[in-house]
Amino acid sequence: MTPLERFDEFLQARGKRITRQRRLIIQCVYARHDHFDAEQLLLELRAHVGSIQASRPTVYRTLNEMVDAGLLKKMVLDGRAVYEHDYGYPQHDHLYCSSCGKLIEFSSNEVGRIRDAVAREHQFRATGHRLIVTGTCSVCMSRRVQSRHQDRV
Amino acid sequence: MTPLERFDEFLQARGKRITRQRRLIIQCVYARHDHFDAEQLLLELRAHVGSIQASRPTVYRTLNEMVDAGLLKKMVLDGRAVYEHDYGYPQHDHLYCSSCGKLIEFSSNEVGRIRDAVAREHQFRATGHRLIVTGTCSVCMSRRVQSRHQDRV
DNA sequence: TTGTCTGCAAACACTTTGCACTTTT
DNA sequence: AAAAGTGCAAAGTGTTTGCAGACAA
Repeated sequence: MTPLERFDEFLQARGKRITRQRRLIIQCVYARHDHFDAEQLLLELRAHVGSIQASRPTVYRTLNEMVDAGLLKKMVLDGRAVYEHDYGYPQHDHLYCSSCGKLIEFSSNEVGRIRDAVAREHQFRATGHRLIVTGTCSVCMSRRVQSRHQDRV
Repeated sequence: MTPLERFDEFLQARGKRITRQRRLIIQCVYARHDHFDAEQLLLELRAHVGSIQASRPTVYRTLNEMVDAGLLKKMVLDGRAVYEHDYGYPQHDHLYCSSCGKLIEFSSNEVGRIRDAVAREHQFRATGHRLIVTGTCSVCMSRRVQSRHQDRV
């Protein structure tokens, strides 16, 4: 089942309608495989040629629906929601560069093991987890070294 | 060094002043060892007998300072900032019950190992991490079973 | 006395919502 | 024709900020 098909099914199942706006949004979301926020998506929609557009509220509404439909995963970074593809995409976690905001994906099955072990220990029914390692990415590290160089000049 | 001493030092070092409000806030924060948000702290401050009070902006400002001073750790849950003691408190992660909002602490040195291994792999300089396992705590689980019981009646 | 701090009210960023109108079914 | 969706503007939330008066050093 493609993401679009899955979304259609999700909508149909709840008596929701397949509108031009929702189609445009899902198409735009799946045009690239990146992390993005509502504002970025809005900009990309506006860059799209074509007669249909989608307003900010519609974008927010549709993003929430896509999360509910299991198509997107949402995480909150620095006070704003960031989305990534979820459906059919393997479980993973993130390195977050607090200097440039870049998100680097990594997967470790150990994390899942720890999660389950800890949950069992606390009679806790785990439904998901989020591991974000913050720090500085290699690009920003070298940039920082360079500017330190320049400071001395 | 007690938290208070450390905060005093932090303030002095930056030419900041030790005001009644800051003293009141730090005292209130260290009265209990719990997770709390700005609004809860504000309520507790108001419950405090005494002539001095602190306004909402002052509470927010002071909480940020305490984070900078390394006394508090901040995390964001459901769109609001939640704080916990950090200074002199061992590294740990959390189980978060999405039903009642309870935070359960756990510590696993494996998480740190994974973090360092992944960081090395990506030439990433890790400064911290946050692992939150979401799900349902044991109390809410049994409550749920009970209400299912009642449904049948 | 000097400069920081406070409290107020207003601004803020992000997200959600009420409502009249449009569109899908 | 009925019901859901859209866009607009307005309202929400949690948090931050400009500024005049209060206070610590």
